[in-house]
Amino acid sequence: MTSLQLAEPESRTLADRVCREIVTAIIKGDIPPGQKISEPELARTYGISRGPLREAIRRLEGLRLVVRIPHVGARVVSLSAGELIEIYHVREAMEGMACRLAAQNMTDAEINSLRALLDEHEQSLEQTDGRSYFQKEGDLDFHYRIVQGSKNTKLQELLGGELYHLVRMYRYQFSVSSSRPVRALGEHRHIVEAIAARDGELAEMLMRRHISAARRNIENKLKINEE
Amino acid sequence: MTSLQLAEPESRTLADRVCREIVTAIIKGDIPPGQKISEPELARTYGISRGPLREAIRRLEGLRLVVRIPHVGARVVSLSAGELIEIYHVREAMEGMACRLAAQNMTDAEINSLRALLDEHEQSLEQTDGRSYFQKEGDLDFHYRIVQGSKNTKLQELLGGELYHLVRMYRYQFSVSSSRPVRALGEHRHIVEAIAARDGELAEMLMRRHISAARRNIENKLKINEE
DNA sequence: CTTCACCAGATTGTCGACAATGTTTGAAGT
DNA sequence: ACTTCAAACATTGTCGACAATCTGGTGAAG
Repeated sequence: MTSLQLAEPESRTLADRVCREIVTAIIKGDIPPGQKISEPELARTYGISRGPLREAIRRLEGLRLVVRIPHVGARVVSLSAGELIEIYHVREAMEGMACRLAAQNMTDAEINSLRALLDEHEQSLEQTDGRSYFQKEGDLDFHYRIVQGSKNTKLQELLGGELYHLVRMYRYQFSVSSSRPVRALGEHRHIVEAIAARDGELAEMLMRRHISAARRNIENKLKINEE
Repeated sequence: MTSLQLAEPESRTLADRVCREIVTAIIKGDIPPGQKISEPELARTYGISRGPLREAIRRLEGLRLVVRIPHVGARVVSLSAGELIEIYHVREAMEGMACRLAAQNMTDAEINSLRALLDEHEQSLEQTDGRSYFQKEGDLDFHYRIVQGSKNTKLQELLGGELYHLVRMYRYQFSVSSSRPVRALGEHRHIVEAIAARDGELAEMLMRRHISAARRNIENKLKINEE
C-alpha cells in the first residue's frame, strides 16, 4: 500500500492527480458504468478547472475506461459479457507469453518471493474459508508479479496499464471472485515451479490453461445467469 | 484507402485532427525520435491553440508515441533495439491468439479476400523483385486483416491502436523491410490455408513461428550492426 | 394524434492570459 | 579557470470567458 503511494509521488499536475482519482472511482463503481461524464460537474467535484479535467478524460480514453463522442461527451465504459470474454482471450495470450519470459528472466529472489506470496494466500484461504483477500486482489497480485518478472516493458504497460483496470472494475462491480480458489492456488503453485525449473514452454502452457479455465468458468456463470 | 478515410470522418474536433496528423508525422519520421515537443511551436505549426494541442499530446501519451515528464515536456519515443524485440514478443502472443480466433470467426468471404490479397503481393513481388509495396505496408496489411478477422475488439484496439504504430515507425525510420519476402509470402499462404481449414490450433502455431522468425531475423541484423 | 421544425438551455470545444515551474545565462566569489 | 548562486527567460500548467454544437421541449402543420 505505502509503497504504491510512494511509487506514484503525489502527481505533480492536477490532470494526473485527478486522472488517478477518477480511475479508482470508476474501478470501485463510485462512477457507475455507462454513466455520462459531465465536465462542469466533475470539475466542481474535484475542485479544478475544465482544462486539466479534459486532459484527464483524454488519458482515460486511452486507458479505455471511458468512451468519448465528439461534441456529445464521454461515458464510462459498460463492460458487456462478450467483452469480458474477449479480455480473457487477450490475457491468455499475453500472460502466457509473460510466463514464458518470466521463466527466462526472473531472479531466484523473485521466485522465492512469489512462493512466499502463495504461502500467504494458502493461509488466508484456510483462515477465511476462501472468501477474502485472495479472491479479491490476491489473484491479480500473483499475475501482476509474473508480468513484472517477464522484464518486458511492453507487456507490463499493456497488461498493467489497461487490461487489469478493466478486470478489477469487473470484479468490483459483480463482486465476483474465483469460485474455485483452492484449485486456482494449486495451479498457481504449478506455474511457479515451472518457472523455477526455467521451463518456459511448460510455464506458458500452464498459465494459458489457468486463464482459459477461468474464462470457461465465467462463460458458464454467464449462461446460468441468462436463464 | 477511401474506406479508411470514410471510417474516420474528418475528425470533428481540432484535438483529434491534430493528434492524427502528429501520429503520421512521428511515424514517418518528420518529427524524429527523441525530439522534444514544444507546445508553442507545434501549436503555431498546426495553427491551433495550446489547449487542443495539449489534449492531443495526452492522447499520444496513451498511444505510447511520446513520453511526458510533468513540468518539463514531452519527447517522441526513441525505440531501442531491446524494445523492438519486446514488441515482437507481444506480437507473437497476441497475433497468435488473433489467428486462432480468426480460424473460428472469419467468414468465407473474408478468407477469400485474404487469398486475393496474397495474390496481389505475389504479383507485386515478381514485378518489383521484392523491393516495393509488399515489404513496406503490405505485410502489416495482411496481419491487420487477420486481427480484424478475430472479431475480438480488445485485440483490435491493442494491436491496431498501439503496437502497429510503433512497428510502422520503426520500419519507416530504418527503411527496414523483411529481408525474406518470398519465404514470408509462403508462410502467409500456409496461415491462410490453416484458417480456411478452421484449424485454430495450427493457425496459431504457424503465426507464432512466422513472427518469431521475423524477430530472430531482426536480432541477427542488430548483432551484425553492432560489430 | 403524430411528425416536423424551431428555439432555448446546457454542454462541449477553443482561445488567450496569467501563474508556477524548469532552464539557462552570466556575474561574483573562491 | 572553475564553481555557485541568482536573476532573467522560456516553457509548462491552470484558469475563466467566448464560440460552436448538441439536446429537449414547445408549438404548429398535416
